[in-house]
Formats: sequence, C-alpha cells, structure tokens
Amino acid sequence: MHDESQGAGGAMGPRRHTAGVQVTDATGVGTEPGQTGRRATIRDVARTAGVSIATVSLALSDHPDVAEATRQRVKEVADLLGYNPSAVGRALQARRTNAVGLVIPHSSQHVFSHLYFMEIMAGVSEVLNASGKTLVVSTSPAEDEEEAAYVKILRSQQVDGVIVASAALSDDNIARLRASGYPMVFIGRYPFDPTMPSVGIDDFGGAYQAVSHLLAHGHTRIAHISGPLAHLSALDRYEGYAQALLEAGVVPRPEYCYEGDYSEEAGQAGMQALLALHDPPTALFAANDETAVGAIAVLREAGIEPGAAFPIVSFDDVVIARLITPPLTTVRQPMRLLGMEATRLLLDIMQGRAPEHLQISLPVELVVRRSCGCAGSAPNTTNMQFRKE
Amino acid sequence: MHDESQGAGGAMGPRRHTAGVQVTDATGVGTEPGQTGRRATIRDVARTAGVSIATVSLALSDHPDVAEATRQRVKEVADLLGYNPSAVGRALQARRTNAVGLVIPHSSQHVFSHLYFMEIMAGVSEVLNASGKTLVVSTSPAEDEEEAAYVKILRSQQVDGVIVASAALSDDNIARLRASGYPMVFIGRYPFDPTMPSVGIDDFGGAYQAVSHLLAHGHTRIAHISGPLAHLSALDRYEGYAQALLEAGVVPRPEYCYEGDYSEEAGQAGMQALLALHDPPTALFAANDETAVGAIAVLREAGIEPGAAFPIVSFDDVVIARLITPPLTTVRQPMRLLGMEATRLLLDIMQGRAPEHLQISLPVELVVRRSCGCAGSAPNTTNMQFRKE
DNA sequence: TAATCGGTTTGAAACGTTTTAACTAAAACG
DNA sequence: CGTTTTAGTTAAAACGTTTCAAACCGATTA
Repeated sequence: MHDESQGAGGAMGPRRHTAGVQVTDATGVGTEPGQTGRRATIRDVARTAGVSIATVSLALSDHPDVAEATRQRVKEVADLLGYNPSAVGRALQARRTNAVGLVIPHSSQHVFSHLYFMEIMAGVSEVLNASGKTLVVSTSPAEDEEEAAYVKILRSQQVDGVIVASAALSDDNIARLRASGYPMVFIGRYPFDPTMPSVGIDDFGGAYQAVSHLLAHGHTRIAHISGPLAHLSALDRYEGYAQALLEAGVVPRPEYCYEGDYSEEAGQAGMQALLALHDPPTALFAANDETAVGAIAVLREAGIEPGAAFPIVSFDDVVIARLITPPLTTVRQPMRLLGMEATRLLLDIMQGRAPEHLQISLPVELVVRRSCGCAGSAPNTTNMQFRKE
Repeated sequence: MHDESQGAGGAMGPRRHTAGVQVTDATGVGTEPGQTGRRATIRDVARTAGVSIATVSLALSDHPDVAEATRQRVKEVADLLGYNPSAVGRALQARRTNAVGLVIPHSSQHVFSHLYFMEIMAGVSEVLNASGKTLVVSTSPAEDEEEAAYVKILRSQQVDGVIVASAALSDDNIARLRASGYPMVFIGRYPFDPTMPSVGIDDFGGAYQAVSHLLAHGHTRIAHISGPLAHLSALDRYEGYAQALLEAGVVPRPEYCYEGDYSEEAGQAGMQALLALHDPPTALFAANDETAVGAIAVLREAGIEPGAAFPIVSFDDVVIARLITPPLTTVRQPMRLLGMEATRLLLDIMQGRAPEHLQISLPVELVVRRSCGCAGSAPNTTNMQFRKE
C-alpha cells in the first residue's frame, strides 16, 4: 500500500507538478488539436499523408490490402495529428452507435433503492467496458410521460439496445419498445410476453423461503410490508409470502399486509400501521432491506427490540443489511450479476446470435444473520466480508 | 400539386434510390416502423408529404417561414410514419452530441465509495435531464492505461463535455483533457491549474472541524486512517487533521496515520495496525464513512465499544452513517448538490457563457451523532430522516 | 503486342440531418 | 404592364466516416 512515492510527507507540500498545461509541443505539428482549432479529421490525415481518405480508413483498420509502407506512414501521420475517428461519423455510416442504454425508473430524486441500482449498474458497466461499448444512463423522469425519456433515446437511435432495469407492469412503454423490434433486455420477470428476453430472480421462491424461516421460528402472526404492487417483483414477493403461510396452514390476514414502495419511509409508515392494530403481528417479512430499516426504527421507538423479540426477514442484501443492528437476515439476490447477465444477453441479441435461453433466472439465497432472532454468525461482528481485489 | 417532380429524383443523378423503401402505401403507411424494416427517415416523410426534406426539417422545428398548412401536413405524416430525427444525423451536422460524460475512476469492480458516486450521479442526472441532455457514464477501467477510456470517449466526440468525478492527482489524463480545450468540470479541488473549472468542498476545513471535535472530547491520542493520498481529497483531509492537532499543541505522530483507500477493508486493516501499537490511540478520525465502518468492526472484535469509550468521527455522511451502530458523527458533504452544481457549471461553459466563478466550493457540516461519544440526537433512534417526495 | 493479373489505391456513394442561398409564384406597387 | 416585394419552397452543401467497385500500374503471360 505504501507503493506511492507520493508519500504523505513530500507531496503534502505545496503542489508540485507545476501549474502549466504545456502539452507536448515537441512534435511540432500544429498540436493537440482542439486547442484552438478544429479537430483533425480523416481528410486532414489523408492530405498530410498524401493518400486518399479511403486509404487512411483502410490503413488504420489494418486492412490487408494496404501496403505495409503506406500503413506505417498513415499511422504516423494520424498519431502526429492526434487524429481520432469521430464516433458520430462512424455511427452514421455503420448505422449503429456502439452504445447501450440502461434505463432506471422513476425520477432521479427517488430512484428507489439506490444501492440496488448501483450494483446493477456496476455489473452492466463492467461487461460493457470489456466489449468496448458505451453506457448511456437514462433515468426516466416521469413514469407516465406520454413518451418516456428512454423511448425517445431509443427512437432517436442514440443507442443500439437497451436494458430496462425495472419497470411497472403497467408501463406500456416497455411493450412498445419490445414491439418496435429493438434489442432489449428486461431485468425482472415479464409475464405478458414469454419471448421477452429477461434476466431475473425467483422473487416468489425467495419470499417463500424467507417466510418459511419465520414460520420455523414458531411465528404465525407474520406481517408483510410490500413493495409497490404495480411492480412484479413486489407482487411475486407478496405471493411467495402468502403461499408460505397457506402451506403452513396459516391464513394470510389482509390487515397484516401493507403496501409500501421499497423505501425506508414506507417501512416506517407500514410498521406504525401494523403496531396500531389491536392484534399486532409478531414478526415481519419486509419486501427489501430499506423497508426493514424503516421498520426497525419504528419498532425500537415502540420499545420492541427487533430480533428474537420480533423477528424480521427482508430481501436484497444490499450493503446496509450487514451493517445495521441487528444485521438483517435477508434473501440475497446477486445484483451485480444480474446486471452482467443482462448485458451479456443484450450483446448476444444485438449481434444476432440468439442465445438458446432468452429468459434467465438467477438463484437467490437466504442469508441468516440476527434480525430473525437466530444467533447469527459470529455474534460479535457485523458479519464482515473481506473482498479480494 | 403534390405531383412534386420526382424530377428531383431524376436530377439526383445516377442513384435512383430505386424502389427500396416504399414504407407507404396510399393509406398512409404501414405502421410503427422498425417492426421489421428500416426506420423512417426524413426522406420518407418528405416523399410521403410531397415536399422536400428541407421543408420537413423546417416544418418540424416550427420555423416561421413554412406555411401553416404545410406544417400541419408534415407533422401529420411524421406522426403517421413514426418518424424521429436521428440523433446521430443531427449530431453530425450540428457538430455536437448533446451528451455529457461522467467519469468515475477506478475499475467498476472497486468504484470506491459506491454510495458517494451514486449520489453524485443522481445529481448530475437530474440537471442533465432537465436540460434534455444525455448522460454517458464512463468508469475508466484502469487508471493508468495509456489512454484512459474517458479520453477516448471525448476524443471521439461522443460527448460535448465531461465531468470528472474524482481522479488521482497523478492522473495526467486530466491535464491532457484540460489542455485539449474541451469543456470539462472537475469534482474536487484541482491545485495545478487555477483556471480549471471545479466544484468541491472544503476537505481541509471539514477534517479540521472533525478533529477539533475529538479534541474537545479531551482526546489527544487521535489516529487517522486516510484515503489514498494520491487523491487530493484524502490529502486535504489528512492535512486538516494534522493542522487541528498542531493548533491544539498536539504533535501528530506518524505511527498514528495509516494510509487507506476509502474502503471498509482499509478501515479494518488500519484499525488492526493501530491497535497493535504498544501505545495505541484513543480516538479515530476516519477519512470517510466506509473506513469508519471497518474500524468499528475491528474495535468491537477487540472488545472496545466505539463511542464514548473510543470516539470516532468520519467524513461524507452517506446513508450507512446514520444506520450503523453507533450512528456516525461525520462531516456531511452535499454529494448530490455537488453533482448538480458541477453539471450546471459544465452546461454554462458549454454554452459559452462563462460564469464568473469557475471554482465553486460547497459547505460541509459536522453532523453529531453517537460515534464520537456525544449523547447524540434522540438516543433511541437512528436519527431518522424523513424525506418529502 | 496485347491481354491478364495481383497488389494497391482511390472516387464516389451512402448514412440522416440542418442550414443557407437561391429560386418561384403570386401579390403588391408604380 | 413591367417591376419589386413577399411568402413559401427547395437544391445543394456540409458534417466524418466506411465500403464498394473501379482504376491504376508494373509485371507476367498468351
């Protein structure tokens, strides 16, 4: 770690590195372009090298037809002039932009579950980078605007394909998008069209597992604060919850179900409502970690310590899950992987090679910590996880 | 009247454009384009409406010259054909893309401080959306690659300007970028070039404040786990720390300073090292919240409860700061605002109207919670913050 | 000598826009 | 009835690239 010569001491002093900008004038040339004038175009290179623009193009792409000597010269000149092919020119001629759009729902204000989307994006970005594509992020501002922002982006061909990170079922922009024949991948489950390329997780199964765990703890008065039920992930979790109860012979009570929106605030409001019941629940399945966080705060305020006294299980396993007290027992979904797989799928589709499986479902896993009342791993730690770089 | 000399077609010379297209049959066309075939272009609209492409362009942009009737007709046809101007075509002709790049350092693997950058991005995205621009995110994969990804993006003119969210001082790509004359804004402080547009915070002052708080608690053996000192934010915080000590008559001890990298792991490693000293510190200033989190875990493992028994103050105030136990006393920086201001500044610059202040510094604020040993607000809560939508 | 040939190079078309200057009717003017 | 104005429309150029098909050239072959 001390590798840096920078070493606090030396570099600490007033800034070195001089002030100037002074980018290499050595080569002569009229410079690092852009400085004042136009950028160098392929024509400039052609003129300077004394060949045609066709030759320049060919040479730079190492086409076998062009003579070695010429190739050399062209490349030198290109370097000298600081020539970089214009992505726009290319895009126009190739009729594709080499960019991929990632659509994140809702206003950027309330991108629900920041952490969730951050992980998704990291995955997307990683794969995209590896294949030299550009990432365009579009947080569609108003879900119901006549033409969602992302539809425009796509229609105007700013991207070659799009990943929709989450959307309400009711959002028929996504149906339109699909109908338009554009390459797209949906993150989540899309029930309306079985041919829709998608990568998701087993929300139902995860929820089922979570609630089963609570049942195993001996509880039957189990409440649920859900996500927005207009979103399938929320609906599936809800149904997994109900199913688990039913199979255990417990009939789900409507008053134990509170519809939230995956936010901490919803967790608070929901928990307050639940505690106000004259026959309050004794355990909670929260639709996601943020919701659980809200619920926990309210619980404490009411003098109830979450954990053995009031078990909570949630969903997602974002970073706060293991840091909060008590650490959350939660259904982990591989968010980053979700992003990566979605991107891979999209790239496949864009390249015309249709993969055999257009619908991918990634496994989830119940991570048992302490919020459910289990002893939890290493009671004294917050379940540290060292990650190797 | 609409017979419209396909004479134009004839005059067009050799290429005939042949039958090729024929999107339209008399009825006005088959549909949501793209379905199977090409997208509608401005030519299709022109042909169908019986006018020239120039007229279409003018009509669609509500140019006053074009007759009302014509405008109507053109717009109808455009609608009918589902025409959307190609962003690429536009970009080529206008010589700008209407997109802005956001550069995030390091591999997407280890985007340090996910939470920090997520907030920045949210701010950037918000302002960009409002002004109809597109956001291109570039996580430069290898900091030291010959040509960082973002330099390429810029050179190839995929974006009109760029926001560099953080970069090592040593990274001279940013100097090159600046020198190239491209519109750019640096997030953070950039000491080498006083004319560099930048928006940052007072890292030094924040750190000074934080450490002063610890001193006020009566501690003098105060350690610091820093960020990567190659980054100015980390260096400034370090210096703020040292300065506060000095002014209090405490001479900073080198063995109390551990260079980390803003990660939780660094917090762990650092704290372990510090505890191993034969004369260990009694309080900690952590360079950011994640680092504090790591330190806390190690402290607990060693049987020391962070808080009154071992005060910790950190920096940033990301979401985990108020959720962890104990809630962190930390220097809040307005991350989202940082993103917003940076974007505004960039847009100004891109539009040629140079704002009077090219360097903006946003205020920080010490948020006192419990990790420093103070009673903290409402001891029983985690300092909830309701946000209005 | 003419035709063929392989290795190189290049002109020109195409991609989809916007914009400017020029053109055309028709209307207004003298 | 000519001329000027005006309103509306359009041809053409430009933006920067890639990719064909054609052209070129010196050398070999018929």
